Amino acid sequence: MALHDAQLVHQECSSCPIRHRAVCARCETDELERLEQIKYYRSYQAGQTVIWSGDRMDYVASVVTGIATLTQTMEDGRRQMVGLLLPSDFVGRPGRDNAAYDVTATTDLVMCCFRKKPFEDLMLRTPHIGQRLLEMTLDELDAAREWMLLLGRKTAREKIASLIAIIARRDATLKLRAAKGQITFDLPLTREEMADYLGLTLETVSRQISALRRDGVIHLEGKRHVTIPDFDRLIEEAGDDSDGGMVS
Amino acid sequence: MALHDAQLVHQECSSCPIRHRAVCARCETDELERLEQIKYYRSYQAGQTVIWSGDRMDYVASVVTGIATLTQTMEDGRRQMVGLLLPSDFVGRPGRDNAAYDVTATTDLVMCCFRKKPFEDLMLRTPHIGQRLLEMTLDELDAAREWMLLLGRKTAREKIASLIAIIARRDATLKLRAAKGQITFDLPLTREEMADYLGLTLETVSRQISALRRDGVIHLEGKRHVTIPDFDRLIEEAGDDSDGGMVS
DNA sequence: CGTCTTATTGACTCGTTTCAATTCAGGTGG
DNA sequence: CCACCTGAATTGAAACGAGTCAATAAGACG
Repeated sequence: MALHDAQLVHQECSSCPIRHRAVCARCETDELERLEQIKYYRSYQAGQTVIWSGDRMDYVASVVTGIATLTQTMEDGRRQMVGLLLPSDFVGRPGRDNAAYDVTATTDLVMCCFRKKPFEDLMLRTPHIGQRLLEMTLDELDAAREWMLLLGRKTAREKIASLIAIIARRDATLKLRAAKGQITFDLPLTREEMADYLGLTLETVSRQISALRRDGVIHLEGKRHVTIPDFDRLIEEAGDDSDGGMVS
Repeated sequence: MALHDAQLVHQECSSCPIRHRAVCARCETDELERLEQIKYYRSYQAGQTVIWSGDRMDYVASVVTGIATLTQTMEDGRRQMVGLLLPSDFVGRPGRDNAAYDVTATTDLVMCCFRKKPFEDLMLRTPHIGQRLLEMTLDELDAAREWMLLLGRKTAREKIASLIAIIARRDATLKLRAAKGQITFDLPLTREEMADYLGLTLETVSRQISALRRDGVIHLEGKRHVTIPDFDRLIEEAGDDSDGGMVS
């Protein structure tokens, strides 16, 4: 409610929560200053569409707080999520004028935006930005390939277990805790969004969550709050080899 | 047979068939000379494994001629292809020591290899390499996301139609012909490899190819040679919006 | 001409989807 | 404070698409 208009937030890069993970992570203080000059913030409330696929997009951005999704839609309405953006993740593509996917805020969202042209210019003069962006893009490509295995070959039950494990890990990373022992967190997605992530229907998602709960793999309080009594058991249900994509 | 040992092929970068599409595409002649000093060629015959997931990989490479695949395998043997590498595509990840996927030559294959350490050093001194690699990685990420839509939401028939359209387009790009009107090419993949690409079984692939042939969407001579009488019809069957990922 | 691999086809099974009916939780206003 | 309303989630029953298992066919090769 308080954030439905843009540009209400502002802060210094030096105290930014994503300072050391985002596209600016490798920048020296002088490079940061130049970025600081061209940046501005935008806020969206949960549920708002940030941009539609095909729309002109004259900026790129980092997610500062909150969660956003990238989705593709077919003419008949079938939807597939193709990206889940957490704090520090990058949105948009330098050198591209139009958005390739729908971007939606699933929680209240704050983004740190850079107008595309100045950002591209700065990239040419500041190798550290391009280097970090390459690293992040390669990470995303790895994640996408893990996701392809899930979509192409896993059963509904394994898909759900995998998603819960992914969220648990990311949550642990953000909170800087190890993803072992008793773990507790909130699902940031509705059943329908999970279905879009997993290539399932929301009914199947609901059924499989119920099944995992019945089997004691997860505990649920309300619809969103999850506790995982045994993380290894969850990983086993996900069908992953145990390392689980903890890419160095 | 003639190519089962490495280093049998060698040529100058200036006359290289992938000179203007690979990681080296943006390099000036002096930059190219430095690359030339650290490169070497490797050849594999069709069916050979280039590298196993998890193996140490002390080089990165470009595909010069032939086709390779990236696949992931679960413990119980389920396989999902996660990359289809054509001439000019890049293999390996700077900054990573072990292969993340199985790499297999599906046709006879020639790769232009760079030992990882010297390549990384050169990358730091040569922004053009990193810039091109970023561009290529972003393209791959887009392709992966298109692929995710296919895996998550398309029917078996749509998957087959999509794959044939993708191959037709790539074939047209390599031959520098427009992908319109009467199109003819060979499928570079076996039914099983197509199944691994599409998240299907080989039986379903076979059935759907037969169905598309019965319905006149494609013509088949032998098992591999395909003719497409009406490309728009094929695209329609693929369920894509007509632009079909011809991303600028 | 047999052998081996690759591909096709059929019959049946099973997992996920579809369609429909409740249930649940949160917020609003009487 | 409770009744009501709304959107989200759960659950059930039936339909359907893709998988499984098995038999046969078609090439490729020695």
